[in-house]
Amino acid sequence: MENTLENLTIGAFARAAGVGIEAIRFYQRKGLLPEPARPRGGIRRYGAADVGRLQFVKTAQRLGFSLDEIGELLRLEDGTHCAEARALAEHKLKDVREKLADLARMETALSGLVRACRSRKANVSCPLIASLQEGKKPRGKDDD
Amino acid sequence: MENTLENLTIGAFARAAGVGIEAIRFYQRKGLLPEPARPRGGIRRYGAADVGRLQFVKTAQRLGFSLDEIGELLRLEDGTHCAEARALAEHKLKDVREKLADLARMETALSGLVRACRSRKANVSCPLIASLQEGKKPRGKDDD
DNA sequence: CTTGACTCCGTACTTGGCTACGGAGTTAAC
DNA sequence: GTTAACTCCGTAGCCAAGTACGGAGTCAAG
Ligand SMILES: [Zn+2]
Ligand SMILES: [Zn+2]
Ligand SMILES: [Zn+2]
Ligand SMILES: [Zn+2]
Repeated sequence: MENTLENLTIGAFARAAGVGIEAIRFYQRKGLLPEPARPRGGIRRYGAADVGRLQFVKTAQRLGFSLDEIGELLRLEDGTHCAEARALAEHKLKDVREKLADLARMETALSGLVRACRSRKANVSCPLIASLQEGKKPRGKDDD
Repeated sequence: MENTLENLTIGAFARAAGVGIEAIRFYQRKGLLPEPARPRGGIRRYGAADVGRLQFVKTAQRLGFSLDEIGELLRLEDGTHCAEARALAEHKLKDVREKLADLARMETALSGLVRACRSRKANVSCPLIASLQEGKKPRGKDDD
């Protein structure tokens, strides 16, 4: 049987989407992808609609949504729930900005340590290690 | 027996450092904290040196180092291995900057989607959902 | 000398997102 | 009509950084 875009086996489907077969089965168990009916005892086939849905999942994942959150997004797939979708995205955006701020603080602290270490002149002890020993606290917690 | 700063039980030690008792035992198993000898069959005691070492661990953790990496840092604790310590920190700094760039891309994409969604005028369908359905790809991989 | 808080220790469980395994059954090609 | 590749399915394992549990031992106070 040929593998047209409307008649994919799970392997071809996985390759088409750039994920592993096991990942697809995992998404099915999670309810993110439908489990297509199996014609006469045998093997499931996938079509362009499935590819689209999987792309939805992967794109949302790249934006930082968890699989559970993607499940929520998928329930809004008909596009008639603008407010709910936006609320999810705004919440996620807030999370992303918090992580961004945390990482920016780490970047500042780390680059400071590296600079200090690099410019150590006659110092006996590595200033990087020394400052870890002093145990100073960067700020920032997730209140989520 | 009183709990002075040189005679802490594990519970007082944990509270002093703001971590859980189980976390301390976990760090001991990982080799990040020494397991103090137990006087006459009984209970371990911790002192200021242990508090310092635990602060080292926690500070490094806030900077993004994993527990394994912190183990490496601790082996350089005498401060005489500047180059090694700096290499670790520079590598971590690179990781942090990569994550930062990833998150910045997510921030851009997400805030764009939210803005589009918010400014939807007579559109039938939510542009946020619609653009997930189209499945566009943000860039960025960890080559580490 | 009993009570109650604390400690010790090994083991198992958690979360998230998969990946691996193994023994079926099915399909396609030759 | 055999063979090779593929699929199905449940279950188990992986990673990090802990958390939870439970029975036994220890300690200090009353
Ligand atoms: Zn959140
Ligand atoms: Zn140094
Ligand atoms: Zn790295
Ligand atoms: Zn919308």
